[in-house]
Amino acid sequence: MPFKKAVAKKPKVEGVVDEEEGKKSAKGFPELLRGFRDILPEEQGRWNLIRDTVRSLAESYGFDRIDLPILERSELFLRTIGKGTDIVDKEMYVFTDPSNRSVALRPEATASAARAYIEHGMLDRPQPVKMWYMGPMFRHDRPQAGRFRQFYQAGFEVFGVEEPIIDAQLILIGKKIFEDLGLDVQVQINSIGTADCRQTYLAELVAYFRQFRNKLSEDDKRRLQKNPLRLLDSKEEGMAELLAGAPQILDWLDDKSKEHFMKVLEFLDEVEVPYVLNPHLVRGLDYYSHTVFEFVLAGDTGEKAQNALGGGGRYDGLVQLIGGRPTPACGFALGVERVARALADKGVNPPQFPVPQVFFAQLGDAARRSGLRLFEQFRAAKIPVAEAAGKNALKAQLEVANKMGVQLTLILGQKEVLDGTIILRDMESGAQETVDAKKIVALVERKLQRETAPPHVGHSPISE
RNA sequence: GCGGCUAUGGUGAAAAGGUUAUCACAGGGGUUUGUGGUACCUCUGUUACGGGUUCGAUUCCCGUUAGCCGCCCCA
Repeated sequence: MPFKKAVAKKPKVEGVVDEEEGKKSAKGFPELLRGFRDILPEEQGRWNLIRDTVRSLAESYGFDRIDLPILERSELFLRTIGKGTDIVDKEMYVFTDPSNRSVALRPEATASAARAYIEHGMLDRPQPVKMWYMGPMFRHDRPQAGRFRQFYQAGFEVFGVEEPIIDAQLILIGKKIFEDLGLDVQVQINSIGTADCRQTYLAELVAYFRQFRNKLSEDDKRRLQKNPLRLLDSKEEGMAELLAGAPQILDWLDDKSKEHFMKVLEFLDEVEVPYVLNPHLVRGLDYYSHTVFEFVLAGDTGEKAQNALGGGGRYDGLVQLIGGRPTPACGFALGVERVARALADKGVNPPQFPVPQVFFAQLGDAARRSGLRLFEQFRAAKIPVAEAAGKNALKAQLEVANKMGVQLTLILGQKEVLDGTIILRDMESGAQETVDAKKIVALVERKLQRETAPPHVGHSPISE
């Protein structure tokens, strides 16, 4: 009974309710879990756009797709993300599986990518190894707009290159993705150096804030104890002044780190990616070193929550941390829901697939049968055709056609099947003509082109 | 995890401590047999869930759940 242990560990209310009411929620049926959501058909157009954009850029920059498991040993994340972090300490879905192993739903994928890199001996492949992924992540955080317990990330990781050019190229790719999506993002960048110089800096920072201890809020006092780096992006009252006088991490970087960072910035200048130096930018995962960056949605509400659409950085120590040979690496990830929301706010709402301009209406079984064949012909010609299977009355079918806003409707009845003809109706004018069924595909093709072609008369790649 | 706001049909809204809870839109079915964009009829809610106050609550109170906002944190 391995499950008993897990249940006993978490005597949460949900568990009790589940047992008593047979997994029913307040509504009387097993509804969505909090913080989880369905990505509905009407959102899929935007998601497709994001998926396609990410994929196409990944491919053009030579990244290979990798799919990583959703469940990993808890150990992987404890070691990499860090025990002191919120992600690990309070947001991870950890449980004991039926084989009595401690497993976790992945809160992010970089650790898995590094694990895969080691496990499949990718260090013996030509370096760098460049991979991208897209999939769900899980964090038991408090849900809010743009923040979910299951959310999707699209990520890019590069292993095996120390050169700062990779940092810059990754930032460039991220920037391009947003550009292609028509989103205006600001690149914020900082360097947190190596673990060593960070240590020295942290001591300095703590010493500085200790003098003002009585001025700090409870939250900030806690940060001072637990995670002093976080003081840098504290939004507490009065912190702005204190921060202005605080030591800056850039001044404490060793020469090598400094040089690395300068080069990243130079490369960014070279490819004309504007950036904002944000000395207060720190990231919540332990494994970062040197360059850290975020893509922040530009626009009116600069301080609005959840406006970071993506982020990443260098993690030279990660591979070694989980037991591989020391391997430099760098990467970033995008929050797909946040990107989708930004697109929605802009009114970007593409259809999930090309909207059919042709509707097929049939009357009777014979028509239905030959309609099946006709449908295939149109599919082969790559002309999407809509229909209303299940509606019998022509009137009802035309109603549907009208609602869909198609240009043309094909009407096939008993009589037409016998004659080998079909009626072609122009929905705008209502004009109808009876034509040879054999020529219908070509005819429709021509009619549709006349409606949509004019803009590009020049050299079409299809014209040959 | 902490604090605050909210919760009415698929969607957006309206209403009042008291008989059948309005309206618009969307959707399903129909107005008899082969023609749409304008009509008509009809259906779709135990007013989130549970409890309390009351003669009576959907309206007041409490709890739960969920969403949103702020914090924590992050994508």
